[in-house]
Amino acid sequence: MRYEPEHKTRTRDRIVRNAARKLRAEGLGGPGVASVMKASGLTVGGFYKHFRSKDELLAEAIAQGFSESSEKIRSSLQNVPHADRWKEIIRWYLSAEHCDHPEVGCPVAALAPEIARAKFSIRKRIAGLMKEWVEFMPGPTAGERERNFFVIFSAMAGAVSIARILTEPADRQRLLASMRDHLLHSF
Amino acid sequence: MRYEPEHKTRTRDRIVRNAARKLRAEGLGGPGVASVMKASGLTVGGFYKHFRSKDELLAEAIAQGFSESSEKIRSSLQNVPHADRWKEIIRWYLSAEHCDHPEVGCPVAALAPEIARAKFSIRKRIAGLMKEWVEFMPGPTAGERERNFFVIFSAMAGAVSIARILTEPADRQRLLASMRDHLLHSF
DNA sequence: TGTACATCAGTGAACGCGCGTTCACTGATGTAC
DNA sequence: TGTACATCAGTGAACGCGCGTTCACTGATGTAC
Repeated sequence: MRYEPEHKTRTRDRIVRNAARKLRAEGLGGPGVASVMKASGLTVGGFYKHFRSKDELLAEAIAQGFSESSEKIRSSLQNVPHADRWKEIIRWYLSAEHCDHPEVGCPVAALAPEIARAKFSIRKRIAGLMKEWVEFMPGPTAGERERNFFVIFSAMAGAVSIARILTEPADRQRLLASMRDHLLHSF
Repeated sequence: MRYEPEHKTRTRDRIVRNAARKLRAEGLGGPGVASVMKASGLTVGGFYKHFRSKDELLAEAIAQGFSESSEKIRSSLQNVPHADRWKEIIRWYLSAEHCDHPEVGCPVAALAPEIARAKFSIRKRIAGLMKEWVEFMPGPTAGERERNFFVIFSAMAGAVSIARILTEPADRQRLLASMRDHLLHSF
């Protein structure tokens, strides 16, 4: 069979998106090549027509997870005045919805310690992607916004990571609500 | 060779402590049975004289990590008045020392998302161990202390997890310092 | 006191399985002549 | 217009390796008689 010119690109993209989902659900060591290919409607052998190694897929899939959740937030920010955007970000990040669906949520909340153990190039890339959010943070100066970004982003990611450990849904809700209240009243 | 009565207990304990260290350094899927046994001065085969499975070791090693870092904090709290203890905890948790040495630090900062994906019994156990820290938190009522615990503990764990991703030591320091200042001035 | 046997933490080779990677092959379409 | 060949995404079996687990064995000491 011969395919349209963009066929291969689309297939590759589909593999990366499926990997990004599985990664956030199962962790960096979770999904095998075969399982990602199967989820993409393909068989193992074809994998190396698209990627040089599993590592290459991993790096792209982590970044893909970032793009996806960035996109998701950005679209919900359309009608919110610039000065209030940080509040909307907090409400989305600390929602039960986000907490309950790691596979489509923020990769930092789902993978932070595993990314910290990854190789330098991946850490560097992710560190860069995170910083995109500085501009939405509250504060009059760039330095202030960076400090608030560090505080708000860390606090939110920690809250969601830990909420996901808790076995009692009520505890989970209380944790998320506590952090939401705290952050919304702190800046 | 015949050993003293406590020999086996001590050996088992040594294995668990080595596993606890390796786990925090390499992640839940990191260390193999052979590597933990080697670090303990033993060979693979003997492992099953002490544990029914690798899973059993994992569960104990995570809990062990908790005991160790609890012990470490508690000892540094000896001469601090009860009302100021939460501040001392924050200073320890957000220190460069803690950030730079995951292998002997808080298991939540090193493993949160992986624990969240672990089986129910482990999550339950860890959730229980975390709550031991509620009593040290600021606040006049139990409800208040629990809310502050959620906020402070999540914020600290998130900060350390994310700081460990950052490749620039200066960024790392600024993140930790920002969170330290924020928390110390918030309660 | 001496001999035969039991005990048990630890050894290290072997087994089985899953996983990343390789490879010869397929089959539909495009191209050369 | 027809035939031979090239292309290339995808297939699925096979390979090699690491890892969890099993197992027969070791060797020092305790116990029975």
